[in-house]
Order: sequence, then structure tokens, then C-alpha cells
Amino acid sequence: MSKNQFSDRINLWLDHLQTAGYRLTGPRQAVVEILAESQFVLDPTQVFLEARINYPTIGLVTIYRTIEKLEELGLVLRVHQPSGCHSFIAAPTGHQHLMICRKCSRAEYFSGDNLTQLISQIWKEHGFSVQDHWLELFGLCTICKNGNLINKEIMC
Amino acid sequence: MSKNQFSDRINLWLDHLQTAGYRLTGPRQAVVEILAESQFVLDPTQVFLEARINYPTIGLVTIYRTIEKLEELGLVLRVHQPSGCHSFIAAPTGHQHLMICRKCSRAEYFSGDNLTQLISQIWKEHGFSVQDHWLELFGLCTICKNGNLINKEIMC
DNA sequence: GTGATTGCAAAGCGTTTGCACCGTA
DNA sequence: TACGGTGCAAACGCTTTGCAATCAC
Repeated sequence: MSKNQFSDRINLWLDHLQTAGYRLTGPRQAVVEILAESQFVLDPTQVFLEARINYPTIGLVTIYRTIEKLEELGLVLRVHQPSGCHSFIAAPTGHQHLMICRKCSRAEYFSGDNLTQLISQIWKEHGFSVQDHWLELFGLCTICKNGNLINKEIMC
Repeated sequence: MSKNQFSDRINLWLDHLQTAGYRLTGPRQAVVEILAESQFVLDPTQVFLEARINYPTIGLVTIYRTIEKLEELGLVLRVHQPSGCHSFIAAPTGHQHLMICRKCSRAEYFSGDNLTQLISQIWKEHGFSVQDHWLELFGLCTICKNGNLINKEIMC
């Protein structure tokens, strides 16, 4: 994804917020910039620390309140991991699932999962009607797999 | 799953605890009985309330400590749901995934997911090496789908 | 008898709420 | 100017820890 696409996402999110009746403020823009551009899943404290670089007076409470609004607008997603469920990432466009790097927390979306056969089989065997599914992959991203020491700290 | 199989699971878990060097106590047995027999995902407070029926002096802290040991022995699994990640269920035998009823929290395991093709495709397209995956289905169980009012309160 | 286990109370942690001040529209 | 947004401090709920009494081995 190019730098321009990330910038587009920032503007898209700011538009969404404004359309929903929310005001455009410095602290809000700082949070949007972090989450819209991040290739890694981030928890509120990580967003807070990043946001303070551009907006030093921002408080952690504002991070929570902004994430809440972005989540409500479907722009941001809570990410569930074995290590915990306190992190967030930009929501996908369309039907996609996450793969997350165990080492650096980099997150990428993929598509192409086809569970229709499985779901109809489950219907027949268990009588369970499936409405929704969660699929998440864990492993190593290209960079970490090749032994590079690139991680969140160095990248951000 | 028959009643006998559940009773077997209780004894199996108690054996595992003892083999691991843990002592067999009343409070521990009470927790094991609840979690080994439950068809529903249960959070620590729910286990606590259930366990007090058989063991009225048990404390919530003991629930947490026993769940911790059962998890460590691979007998119990934390369940992640849109509503939160504080619930637990007996771990599956072999490669299986959970389907969870949105209405009553009943959980059933299924097998037969085949993601090998998807994972090799992801390797080719993203260079991401997948080590593990999470798959969870959400919907309605046979009982809730048919409009019955059976739920946790009535069942347990 | 000895050391693990228990329940209570207190501490810890992430998150939310109350409130007066501030800044956008 | 009006009212939504902000940051601080305090409250909150779930979970963990410290400790003396208790209980399994």
C-alpha cells in the first residue's frame, strides 16, 4: 500500500467523523493519523505514545474516546490475539481476514477464504446455523521471517 | 456427548492435576466439575456461582487460580467473542474449532476445516508464513434456532 | 508435620466517568 | 456564542497478590 493510499485513508476517516456530526480537532486528527497509517496492531497506550509526538498535550482518555468513535463508524477493528484483545487496526474493505506477525505485530489482510462448504456441512451435522465467522492467521511476516530485527519500535 | 463421557472428563482432569503435582481439594474438584461438564462458555464469575452450589465456601480467587492451572495443562481454553474474552470452555481433542450460539452461549466443536490451500496461497502472495490459525463460528444452536427459550439459566 | 492451598483484603491494571475549562463550528 | 471536546482526577470492574489459617499428602 502506497503512502498516498494511507493519506487518503486519513482524509476518508476525517470526513466520516465530520459527516457523523463529530468536530475535527487536533487530538482527533492525531489519533486518526496513527491508526490509519499503522501497519501494526496498536493498543490504546501505544497510540497514546505515538500521538504525543505530534500532539504532546493529548491525554490517554481522548485516545479511548476517539477509538470508540472510529470503531462505531466501522473504521477501526478490535484485534483478538493469544496475548490479549486490547489492540486495534484499520478495518478491512470487504470480506477479509487478518494475519498477524507473532514477532512484530504487523497485520495484513487477506481474502479468499471459502467456508461455504464447511458451513453447510456443519448445518447438516450439527444443526447449527452459522451467521458469522472469525478467521485469523498467526505466523511470521516477510520481514521477521528473514531474520531482520525490524520491529514496532524501529519502524514507527 | 453422554453423561458418562462428561464424568470421564472430570476424572481425567483430576488425574492430570494430580500427575502435575497439584493436590486434590474440594474447591478444585468443584471447579473441575463445572467446567468439564458445561456445554456453555462460562466466565469466572459464572463458574464461581455454579461452584458455590456444591461448595458454598469457595472464593472467586480459587476459581481464577484453578482455571489458570487447567489452562496451563491444556484442559481448558479461553474463548474469544465479540462480547468479550473472559469465558472458558473445555479444550477440544485434536484439531477442532468452536461454534458458539449468540443467544445461549452454547459451544460445540467441529472439525473439517481445510485451510492448507489458503495458507499456501497466502505464502505465495504475501510471503507470510502461517504457523497457527483461529477459526470461530457464531450463529444459533439447534435449540435456540427453533425458538425455544432454553438458556444458561434454565439449563444449568 | 510440612508445605501446598485456601479465602479474605488490598493492590493492580486497563478502562470509564464527572467535571471545569477550552476550542470548533 | 453555544455546545461538543478535552484533560485531569477519581471511580470502576476484573484480575492478581500478600498473608495467615487450613488442609492434603
